[in-house]
Amino acid sequence: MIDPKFIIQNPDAVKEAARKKRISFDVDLFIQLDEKRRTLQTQVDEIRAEKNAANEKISNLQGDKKQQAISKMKEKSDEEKQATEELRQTETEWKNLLLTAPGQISPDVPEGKDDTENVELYKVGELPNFKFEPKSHEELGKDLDIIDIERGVKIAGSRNYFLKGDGALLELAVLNFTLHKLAAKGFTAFIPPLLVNEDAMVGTSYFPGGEEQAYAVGVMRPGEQHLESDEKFLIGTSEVSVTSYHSGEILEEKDLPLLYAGISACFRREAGTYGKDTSGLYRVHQFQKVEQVILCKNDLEESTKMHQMILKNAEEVLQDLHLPYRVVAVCSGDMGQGQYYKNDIESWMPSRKNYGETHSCSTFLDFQSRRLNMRYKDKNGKTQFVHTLNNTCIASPRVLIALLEVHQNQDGTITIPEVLRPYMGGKEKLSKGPS
RNA sequence: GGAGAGAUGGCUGAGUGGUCGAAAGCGGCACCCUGCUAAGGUGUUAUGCUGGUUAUACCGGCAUCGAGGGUUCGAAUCCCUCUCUCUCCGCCA
Repeated sequence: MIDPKFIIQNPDAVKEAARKKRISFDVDLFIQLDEKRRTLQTQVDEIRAEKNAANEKISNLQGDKKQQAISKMKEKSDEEKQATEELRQTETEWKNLLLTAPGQISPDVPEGKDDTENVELYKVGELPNFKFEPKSHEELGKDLDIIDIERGVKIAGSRNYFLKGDGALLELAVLNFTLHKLAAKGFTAFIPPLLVNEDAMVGTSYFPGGEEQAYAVGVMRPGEQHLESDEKFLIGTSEVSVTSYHSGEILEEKDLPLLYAGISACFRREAGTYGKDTSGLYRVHQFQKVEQVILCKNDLEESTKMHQMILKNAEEVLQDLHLPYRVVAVCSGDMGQGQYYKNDIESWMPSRKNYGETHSCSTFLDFQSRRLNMRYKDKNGKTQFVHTLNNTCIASPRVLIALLEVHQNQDGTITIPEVLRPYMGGKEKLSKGPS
């Protein structure tokens, strides 16, 4: 969330951010609520101050005088109860509204309505020029018996799949290679909880708003027809767990920036995407991802530097894998509520005859850290909210689409990029037969 | 799953209805003293909201002793619910 004072002091900037991001947020209503909240708070405080003063006297009184004073205070107490109730309601309303306020938006963000208006910044790598009719990853996966979508659907429903044999090994190779690369760059690797509580979802700003994209976990009681909620949620990205790692803590400036790399399975309901990307591994309910998470000091210059750094890390991985890609500036309408600036990396996917999103790099400023109450003591001893950033470093199986399709050969084999071979037992090619 | 114990400031740990935002110790910070210096002394040391004011200085009010409710004129202290931690038993990759 943003600083409530910022909304009061810069209503126009907030209105502008909401307009650009196509988020509905009633600034005027918020200001009204804030005034109401403060007035009520003052009232309650005054009543309490009166009571506190009187109570101090009561403890020294005796007999009748004491009884008189006590009965008088009874009335005050009722008065306080009423005022407190009203304050509580207003505060809840205020808080709920505040959670929906848009974060600040960088002046560098292109304005646009959705992902069709993202702006390409640059391209890297040469597109493959096949001398034969290239196959899609689905065909390749089937022919090589390394991807089994049919059986995935049979046992888990649509958008599910098995990776099998070399397919399974290849995914682990890609993840392993990436995680080791980040570790070598000073990142701390994390295997985080996949199930988190609601606070982590709200803290990273997936809730409120993203509830229907997350799987809620429940328990089935014997004899019951329905799940009973256990109030845990499956993460859609390790960003949720890893960014929340230091929630509620006060860090030291000398320890910043913290460079974290989470590796985890990710779960997404993909509600509202019926009919979109229905075939293959592009849009699935479960995938694995190595995610970079940065906590740095509250300084725009610093977080801009970090943004560039984690963007480059992801680009390096794609270059190592010899995959052509492009980097786009995500437009305002395609940005999340809390994101200040965002780049996507899109990898070339021959079967789509287009680039497809494989990475997403976001700077949040203090939007998440305010929700997570995650701060640090700066040089002057003042507590500040950290800045948070995150970027995909690799996400599979989506990246396998590019990997299999780009590196396929006429004979139906796949050339494994050199950097992955150590993680594949030295194998240079994927071909038919047992792995 | 069964039985029990517990949750207090950066840490350890007192505190069972009013003078407790909270003893004491440790740690941190500031200053002072001292030729036996990994010592001694003094002071200081939580956070949030809010008002005086436009301000990270100052002064005041309010809140916060795991969270949320309740009893009471008054709650760290009594009651209820929840969360978490620990011990024992059971189960278990």
